[in-house]
Amino acid sequence: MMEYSTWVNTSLDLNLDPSPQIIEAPKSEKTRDFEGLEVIKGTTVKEETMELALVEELNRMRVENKRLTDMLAVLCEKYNALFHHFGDLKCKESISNSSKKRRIDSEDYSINRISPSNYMNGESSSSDEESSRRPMNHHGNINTKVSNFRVRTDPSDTSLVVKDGYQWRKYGQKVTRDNPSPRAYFKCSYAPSCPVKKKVQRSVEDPSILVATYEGNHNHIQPAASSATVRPSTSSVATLDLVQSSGIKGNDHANDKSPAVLEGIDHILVQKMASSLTRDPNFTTALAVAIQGRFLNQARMPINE
DNA sequence: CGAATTTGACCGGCGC
DNA sequence: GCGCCGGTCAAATTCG
Repeated sequence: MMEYSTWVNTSLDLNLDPSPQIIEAPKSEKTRDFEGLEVIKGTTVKEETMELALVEELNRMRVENKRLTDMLAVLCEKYNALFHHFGDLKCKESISNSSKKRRIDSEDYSINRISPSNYMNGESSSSDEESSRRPMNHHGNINTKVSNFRVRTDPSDTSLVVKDGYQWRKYGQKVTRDNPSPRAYFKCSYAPSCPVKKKVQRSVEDPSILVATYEGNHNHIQPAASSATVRPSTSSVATLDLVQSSGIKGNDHANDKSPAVLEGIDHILVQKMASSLTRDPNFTTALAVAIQGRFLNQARMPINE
């Protein structure tokens, strides 16, 4: 996977500091001066000079803005191309590897979406291959989206709680055949209006990793983060570690930073950072000060549109 | 006392 | 048809 930084210079120089530039007043200005008005004339020339400098600065920023917009468009284009290419490769791989497995197994992590983002935002971003793996729900529909993500926790912790911003009600626990650690079954606490379910089980290969499998899309907004976990006093907090997919059943994708994986990482990062930052009063204060500073700066600049 | 969790029983799909 | 297995239900239990 190509590093973004190798083909896009992300060091933005927006030149937002409107430090005054020293520009010599045009000589012709003096020819229009009236005698005996030196102070007033001086002020007028200074204002016009300032205005010219600001217009020039504005034009420069417009050009810079356009350049960055174009760069972003190219970036998105290349990202989409890679994403589709990855989807095609996965599709071909799944066809060639199609086994005689009797039914879709939700623990087949060959498409290891490590992010719950796709069900969190309710948007479908799945590939055709992923949808082909989608198990039928109890109504026989295949609209249920399945996605996985992994978190690193203390191996001695048996609570099987994964903090993801939603409230869950545990309705069952089973020991499965292929894994000595039990699998916990959760329903969204908004059920039955919200059909989302999740299964949480420790990885066979790495007991420090919890694997959460989500089915369905939430049809409601994410509850407040402070109440994200039922019974916080008895549950341990799973720390999001952005563990790379290592392939539970022999597929080694440890270094496979596919677009889908990157997308998942982005979503997790953004959501985690946003929620933690917005809850931090220091951040709120700092943000307010920064915005205030920008407003004050802009108030000193003439509006030139 | 209400809400959440636990856990054994039950159900349905699938392979033999 | 039988047994295995994963998933779900619901009564009992636990917790705040």
